[in-house]
Amino acid sequence: MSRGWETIRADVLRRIQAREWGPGATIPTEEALSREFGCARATVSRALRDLAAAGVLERRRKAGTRVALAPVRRATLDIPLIRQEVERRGQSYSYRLLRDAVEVPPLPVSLHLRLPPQVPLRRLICLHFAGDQPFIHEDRWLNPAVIGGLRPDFAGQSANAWLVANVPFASGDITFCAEAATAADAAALSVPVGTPLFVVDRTTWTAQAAITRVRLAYAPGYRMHTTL
Amino acid sequence: MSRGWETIRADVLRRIQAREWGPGATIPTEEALSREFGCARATVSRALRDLAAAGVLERRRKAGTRVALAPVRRATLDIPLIRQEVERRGQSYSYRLLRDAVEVPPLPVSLHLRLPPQVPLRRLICLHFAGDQPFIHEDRWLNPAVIGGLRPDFAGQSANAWLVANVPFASGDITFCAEAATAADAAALSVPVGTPLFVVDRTTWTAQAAITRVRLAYAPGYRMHTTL
DNA sequence: GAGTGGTCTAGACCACCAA
DNA sequence: TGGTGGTCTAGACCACTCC
Repeated sequence: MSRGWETIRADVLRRIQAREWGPGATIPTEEALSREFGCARATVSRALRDLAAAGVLERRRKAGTRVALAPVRRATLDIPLIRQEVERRGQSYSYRLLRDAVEVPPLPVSLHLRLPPQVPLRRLICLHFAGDQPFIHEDRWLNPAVIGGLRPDFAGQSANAWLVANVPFASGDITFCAEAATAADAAALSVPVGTPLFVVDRTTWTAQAAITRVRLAYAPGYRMHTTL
Repeated sequence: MSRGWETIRADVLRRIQAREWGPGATIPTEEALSREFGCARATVSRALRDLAAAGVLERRRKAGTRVALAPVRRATLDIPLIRQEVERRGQSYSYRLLRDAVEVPPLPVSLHLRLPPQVPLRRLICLHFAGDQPFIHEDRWLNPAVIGGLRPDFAGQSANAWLVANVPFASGDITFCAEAATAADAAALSVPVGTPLFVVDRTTWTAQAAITRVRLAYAPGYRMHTTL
């Protein structure tokens, strides 16, 4: 009846869903539950910690454990390398570098990277293919400081592949949105200007410095999927 | 020097990023690490479990713990109720039901819900407002079986709000994509037909039966954001 | 078969914070 | 300031799976 912390998690969740413990209600302490379930407190703690991580419970010392008022669903997104994403679909991956230059980025890019304006960055524009079809149009701003004296071959591998293998990042953010294809998107992806595209904007930093900001425009039909 | 499992996690991560343990390499066993760190094995286990959940490590009994070859980034998405999402922006939320009917859904909808074709479902179309601006155009197929004998007031509250409070779900999936505004989207959101819209498709099931499938078309400019 | 991670126990101390 | 969750320990048994 009490084999494993997952059983306890399931039972607590069942009581919450059965309104035995309503939204906002304080549930029994770990010690009380451990007595009820006939197990060690650590086992109850493990179960409740997991439910708290899932957003079902809110825990505070002294205040106790409460059923979350706002049931926020939490989904986890896997963000693989583009090569892996393509190959997982059974298609062959290839890559073409369209542009490699040093430019002063637009002000919003500098600000978001937390860099002073007018500081020139390396700009890499490239195209990822799934089979012979263009898959993603990538427009990247890269802080030359993170490359240092190295001379990565961005014609042979994507900047992202080189970065994950060589520059550990500490933090980052992502936004997802729908945008109309720009002229550059349209030319690269062979679609009419204005076509709705799924766009990902990703920015990453090391503990000290900005690394890169990249905009990925996916070819029409792309769907990002996950489970709840 | 060794206060807490988070310190151990940080140190292991540092060694991985420093290539002390390269991609694919097997790292020492929990027991060896616990001796090295001068702590209990459970403490090491906690740290390594966390890194495995983050996708940095891959763990298998007997085989040991390896540094992940494919560094998949894992991001967590919070999926709040629409009302909360609007109010968090400091805008007032309101809601209008546009259509409430019983119809036979298109075949793909039946299939995805794992229901037999031709089974009629309740169709609810509504509009969510942020302030006085249309925010989301919602098109929902709802399995009448989950409502049972209840008579929820879908004119006064959204179907999602009622479902979250009354029908615990067991599993679900979500897809995100960019779509051109349909005629219905365009009329509801006051945008031209063909405007790129961020679209979320969500389907949920109880342990036994399909609950609902919903398509949410966000007004232009919406950006879904998270941190890494 | 044997080595590894997964889990549980019984107890302990500590950090936090509402009362 | 006392109660609660957060963590750690030392040991144990088990489940899985590679060899």
